[in-house]
Amino acid sequence: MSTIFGNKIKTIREEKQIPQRQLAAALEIDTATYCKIEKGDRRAKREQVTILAELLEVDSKELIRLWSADKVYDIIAEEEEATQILNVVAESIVQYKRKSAKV
Amino acid sequence: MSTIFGNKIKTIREEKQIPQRQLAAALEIDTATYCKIEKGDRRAKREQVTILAELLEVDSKELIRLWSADKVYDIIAEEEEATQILNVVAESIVQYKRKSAKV
DNA sequence: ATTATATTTGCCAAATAATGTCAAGACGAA
DNA sequence: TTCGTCTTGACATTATTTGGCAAATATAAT
Repeated sequence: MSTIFGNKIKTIREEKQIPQRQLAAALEIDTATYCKIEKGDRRAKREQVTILAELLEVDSKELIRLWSADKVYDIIAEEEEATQILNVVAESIVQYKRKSAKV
Repeated sequence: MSTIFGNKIKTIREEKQIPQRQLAAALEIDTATYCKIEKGDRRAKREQVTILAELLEVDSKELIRLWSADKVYDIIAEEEEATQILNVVAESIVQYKRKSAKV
C-alpha cells in the first residue's frame, strides 16, 4: 500500500516527539494498528484522520488530501497509463461541474 | 457509483446492436449483473474489461483507462478538494518515477 | 548486560464491502 | 397480450479490510 499519508503523520509525530501509543489511544486503537497505519499496512478511517489532524496540529484538509491520494494511488499505481487515468478523471470532474452549474 | 465506463460500453454495445444477454454470456455472468455494470451499480472485473474490449472491438487500454477512472472518481468525488487530490497523486507518481529511474 | 519502552510483524477473528443470482417488474415492439 | 430486453431489489455468497493479541525486534536508559 501507498505511504503518502503514513509518512506524513510519522514525520510530524516524530517532530513533536509523540509516541505512537499516545495517538493510538486517542484513536482508540491498538498501537500495533496505529503502527500499521503509519507503515501503510492499514488505512485510517476518515474520522481518525480528523482526530490526527487536531493532535498533530496540521490542517485537516491537507491530511484528508494525502489520505485520499493514497487511496487513488493504490488504484492507479498498478496501471501502465496512470497519468492518463488521472486526466480522464480530471475531465469528468470538469464535466460534472459544468452540468451542475447549469442547474 | 460513477458511470464513465458503463456509459462507454453501453453506447458501443447499442451502436453494434448487441443485446446485453450476449455480452453477459461471454463474461459468464447473469444479464442482471451485466446490466448493473452498465449502470454503474457493479464494477466489472479487470479480466471482464479485457473481454469486453475484444467483443466490442475497442482498444482495451482505453477501456481499462475508463474503468480505472471510475474507481478513482468514486474515491475523490465525495471530497471537496478533488482536483487537488489528483495533483498530489500526480506528484507522487512523478517522484516514484524519479526514484526508479535512478536505480 | 539488563531492564524498560517503543515499534513492528504475523496471524486470526470480526466487521464491512463487493459481487452474483433469483425473482419480479417495466418497457417497447409485434 | 406476448415476447424479448432491460432494470431493480432483496438476499446469499465471497472477498477484502480492519483490529487485536502475542511475539519479535528495535531503541534507550541504567
